[in-house]
Amino acid sequence: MPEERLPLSFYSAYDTRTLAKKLLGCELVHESPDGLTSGIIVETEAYLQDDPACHASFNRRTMRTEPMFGAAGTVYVYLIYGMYQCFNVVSEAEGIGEAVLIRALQPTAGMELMELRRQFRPGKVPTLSSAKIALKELCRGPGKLVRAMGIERDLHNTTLLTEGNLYLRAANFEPSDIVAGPRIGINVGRELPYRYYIKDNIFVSKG
DNA sequence: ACCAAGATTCTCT
DNA sequence: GAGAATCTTGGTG
Repeated sequence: MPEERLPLSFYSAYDTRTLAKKLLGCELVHESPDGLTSGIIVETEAYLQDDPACHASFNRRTMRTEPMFGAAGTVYVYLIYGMYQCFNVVSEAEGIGEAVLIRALQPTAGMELMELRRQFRPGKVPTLSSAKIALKELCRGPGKLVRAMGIERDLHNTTLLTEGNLYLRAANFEPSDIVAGPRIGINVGRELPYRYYIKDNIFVSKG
């Protein structure tokens, strides 16, 4: 399949919450030196500028959040709990600090490489019980998919739009049933229904 | 300078 | 289901 990288017009066509839904069904591709991995996005969360759970809310510009104010299609990667990282797609025009968190993928290529990356992370000794990771567990959660896809912090503040080796492909199907509900793992702003996922898809992290 | 909390995951019990 | 691992960020003194 040829590279059909989604252009800026896709990312800038929608507000953040609509984009979070439109990203469902799209394929995230990473062509790394170790090999190609890809997966269909099945779960996302929107983070808005008037949303207390958003790192960049209330126009708070810091070193970390600066990329969120960049152009749509910018990559925002951050460290969470000191040991995992989360991958976000920046949305909206420059100057507006909003983004979409990618929470789960349905793997489509490079599953062997995904499993290797998950098993042999730094500081972790593989045990017999962890020797095998089920297909549906490879990218089931924001920290897991970042590891499986080989997304590192050097991709922070890069773009999905041009010559990078990380990009999105358009969905080749229309997700039939999209569910909206409260976001996972947050306290402030938990009542906002900004989490979206494909109903009954077994690769979704919860629910 | 110190401290608490956080968009998580893994390992037991 | 509870607890740990681990470090950046932001608030307070």
